[in-house]
Amino acid sequence: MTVRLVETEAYLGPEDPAAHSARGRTARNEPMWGPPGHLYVYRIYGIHDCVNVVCGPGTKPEAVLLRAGEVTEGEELARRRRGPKPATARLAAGPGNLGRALGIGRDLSGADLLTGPVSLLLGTPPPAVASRPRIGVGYAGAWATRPYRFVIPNDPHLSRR
DNA sequence: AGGATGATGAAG
DNA sequence: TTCATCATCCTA
Repeated sequence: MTVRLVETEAYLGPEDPAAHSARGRTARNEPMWGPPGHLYVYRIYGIHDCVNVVCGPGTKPEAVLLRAGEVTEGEELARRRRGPKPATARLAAGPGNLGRALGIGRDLSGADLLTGPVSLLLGTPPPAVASRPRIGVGYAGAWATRPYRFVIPNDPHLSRR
């Protein structure tokens, strides 16, 4: 199953109050302190599993949250996991939905993107990328309005319509 | 506008 | 051991 990403958010590390790594190193966020190119998956609101890619440089605990995408392959499988209700374009619209559609749960937190069951592919660059404030981080003070959310403008697969 | 639903981290 | 807090989604 493949998703083409259309929306991501950057979480910059301990100095970023919205990043999980800002509250110190714990068993949950342990993968953030590891090498780049690994998954960090956590559960939010008791329901949704959110998928992050751990980034560099080095072992600085930064990560990128995968927020939305278009299912480009394996729609049958995605729909089996998401159920019959959502419109096709909404199968992976939103972090919880994307994790669910891809079948990525916390069991894959820490998995290596090079050798594990999940891979990150590089495609042709999008025609345009815009940046906006991140979603759901209003508590983060001045950092809440920084434009660390990256979207392909007007893409129908974004997390909100 | 609000409820679902449970792990996490900090406090007692 | 309890408690507040969530990087959300859906129905209404």
